[in-house]
Amino acid sequence: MPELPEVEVVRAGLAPAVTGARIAGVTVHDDRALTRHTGTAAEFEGALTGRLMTAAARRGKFLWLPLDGGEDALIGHLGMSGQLLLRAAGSPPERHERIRLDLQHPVHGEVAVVFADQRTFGSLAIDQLILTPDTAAGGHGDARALVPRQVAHIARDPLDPAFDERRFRAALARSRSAIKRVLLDQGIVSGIGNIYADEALWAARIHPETTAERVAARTVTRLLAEVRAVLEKALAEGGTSFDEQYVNVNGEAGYFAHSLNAYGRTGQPCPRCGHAIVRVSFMNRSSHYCPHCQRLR
DNA sequence: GTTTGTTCCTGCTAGC
DNA sequence: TGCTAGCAGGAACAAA
Repeated sequence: MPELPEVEVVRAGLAPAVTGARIAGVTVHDDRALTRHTGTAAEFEGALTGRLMTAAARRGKFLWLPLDGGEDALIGHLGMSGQLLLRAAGSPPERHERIRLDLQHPVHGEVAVVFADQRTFGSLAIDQLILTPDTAAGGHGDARALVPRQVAHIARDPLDPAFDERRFRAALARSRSAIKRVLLDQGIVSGIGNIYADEALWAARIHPETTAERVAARTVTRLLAEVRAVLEKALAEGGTSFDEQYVNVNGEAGYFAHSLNAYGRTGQPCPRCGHAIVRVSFMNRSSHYCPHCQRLR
């Protein structure tokens, strides 16, 4: 499940291969990979062919590759199972391959970027770049104050130097939703998914169903610190891989799954107090927490 | 305006 | 062995 660390690993892997590369050809195998694109697959292929990519940028879980001219970008979201893989030119089709870009790079020569996606929740699109309201860089990987229109409503992530902590605190203070739901709301803070929400709440000793407005200011400080710590540690370990659903651009898995304290550890002892981690249904998904050290007050 | 629930999708696994 | 139900979950949208 690609969250911020996994998407950042992919962005960093793509950057050297796509920056300065020209798109020699585009093949759309499955239209469902274009759900965020306005236009047909043929129009998508035609609009990209011949264009030069100038960077690889990311905000939260959204990626984008700005195109020459500075007015638009190829944007991507990996959804649950999307992969962006770097392959040799002419390599055989990947399992669940949806879109292939054939690139001509001035240093690396001919390479292919393959978008593969088992569950088809991910997609690519061409989107217009617009100015950021705060004039800071639109995302990590491109210093310009530009962001794709479809990404403009996404809040900055907690590792972004321009992350607006006051806005985050204000959103919590006026929300009667569960704190976990707020952490998963990409319009309030981006990059956090189910895994890292559970891990950060465990580390901060906060019950996932605690009403956001009832979380004390000093506890929010602790939570933000734990969110950043868990994201940075996962990033350092190459992200979290449970199966083949998340890999970097070379198809390699990350190691953070070995460092999880709560997520996916139902029935196993809490590393802090030894009580069994429980799993409850939450928002059509699962929450994992320690009922002893994450109490609902 | 805010909050909560539904939908999209495929592959794996447990249970019968 | 084969079938079915349940599960995984990001984000947009619908409904309350």
